[in-house]
Amino acid sequence: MSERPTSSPKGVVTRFAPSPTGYLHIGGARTALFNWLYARHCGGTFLIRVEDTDRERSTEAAVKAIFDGLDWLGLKSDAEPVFQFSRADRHREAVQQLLQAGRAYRCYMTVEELEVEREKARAEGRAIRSVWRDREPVADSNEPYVVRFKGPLEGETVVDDLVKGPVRFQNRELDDLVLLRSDGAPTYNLAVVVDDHDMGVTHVIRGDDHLNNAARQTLIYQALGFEVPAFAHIPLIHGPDGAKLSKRHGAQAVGDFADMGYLPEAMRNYLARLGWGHGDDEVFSDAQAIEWFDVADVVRAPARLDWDKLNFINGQYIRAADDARLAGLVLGDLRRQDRPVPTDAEARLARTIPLVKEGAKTIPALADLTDFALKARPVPLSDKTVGLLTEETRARLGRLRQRLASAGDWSLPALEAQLREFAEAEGVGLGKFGPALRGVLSGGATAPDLASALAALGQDESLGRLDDALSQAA
RNA sequence: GGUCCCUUCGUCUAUCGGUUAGGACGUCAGAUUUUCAAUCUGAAGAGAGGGGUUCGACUCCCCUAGGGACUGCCA
Repeated sequence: MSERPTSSPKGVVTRFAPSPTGYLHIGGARTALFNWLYARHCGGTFLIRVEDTDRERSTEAAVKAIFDGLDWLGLKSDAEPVFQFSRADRHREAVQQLLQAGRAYRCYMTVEELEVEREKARAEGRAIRSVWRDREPVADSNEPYVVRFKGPLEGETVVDDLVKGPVRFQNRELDDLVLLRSDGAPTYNLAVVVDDHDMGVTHVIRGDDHLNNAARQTLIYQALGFEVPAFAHIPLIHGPDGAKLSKRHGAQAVGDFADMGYLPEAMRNYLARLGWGHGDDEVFSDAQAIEWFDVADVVRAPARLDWDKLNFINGQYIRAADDARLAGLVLGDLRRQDRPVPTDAEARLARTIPLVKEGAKTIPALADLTDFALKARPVPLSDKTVGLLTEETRARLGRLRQRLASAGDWSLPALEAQLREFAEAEGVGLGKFGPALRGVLSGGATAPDLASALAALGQDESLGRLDDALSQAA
């Protein structure tokens, strides 16, 4: 019997709450994934809320980028996404409630006064306090003010975090958060609390950077008479060098990973393993991840992005992927790179991909492996190949061409047999004509083993390429 | 400065007081070989440091060091 308390309660509601100020960052994607996995694991609900209360920085483009990223990753919300800004009236209503209960106050400090107090508080190593906290509000002043939360000065607040364990904060260290800006707009710290409550969120799974906020938010929940949800603060993802992930690490937006040829299911698997593990399991299905995942098992320390491992995982998923789907992805990649695409590319890819996909870790790499098969005749020969085409070898390839021309069975095993028998008949090893044949068939591009290359090209194309090469002046 | 978090092979992780500290990626060596891969076999490689608690600590506690987050009328 397990000692560990199970944390898979029924009726779980999680949410991913990005602020639309940029693309969907890989760390955010993992946060979304963990929320999604946990909801699925518990048979609960996964929601999305766009935190767009900052009108200055929120953009339509970012909203789209985030939804595109989530769609690509396959993380669908179980309900219509909520846009936080649209709920501003409800947020203001909550502030009124707090004001009436004496749990919030109007602060008339100017930006300059605040700056002075901030300096002073920092120098004294204490939390910032507004002089208006205990003053009577100015009755009919036209001076601008913000509404601040009136937090307790004594006692402690414990955030019982599912990942970090109980984290204690002295209330006197917690400053009085601004709830309403001077223009009447609600702030994030107020809006999250109200929205998470109204949306019935039971588990707040978010980045580490919010752990400090969790204490202040807990106080707001209590002041509003709301039940405090369970918190799980997961560590951030760092770059390979341990520093915060940034542009110089190659990629940080999920769209970048899509463009670089990673498969969404591979990305889910890799991201799940970053900061979470289930014994020795490395490559697993979504169903298994859902069955095994528990936020309580998330690792406490930040993880670094490891391209080698991502590539390995992606390679595993590429070999498991449907060939037609891969063909489509390769085609898309070739077009994106403006590489020539023959009209019958689909047919060629269909023959080639199953023979070469085990060697590819990304879609562009797969495109490189299929490149030889997409070349147009006459395929230009490399200097190296021309050098290999001695009188003797040309004659030998001519005899091979004869043999292949009469082959009725162009299947891989048949071709393997043909090559073997031909070498025997010639009384030489493959090394005597293999490299030249390879050069003729591939035009210098990387290609799989010779039998596979022939199979991928098909009989007509193979014979054609041989003819092209043999008819060239020596 | 203050508050809070973190610390097992290069990297991701397993271990929930008793293990030769396991696995994966990567690395190295060998095998295979008609190119590049892939594949197979093997090897090297870790508990930040110091104190406790305990018969026994990677595991619990404390200190130090090193990372990180927050300290906004951003989220």
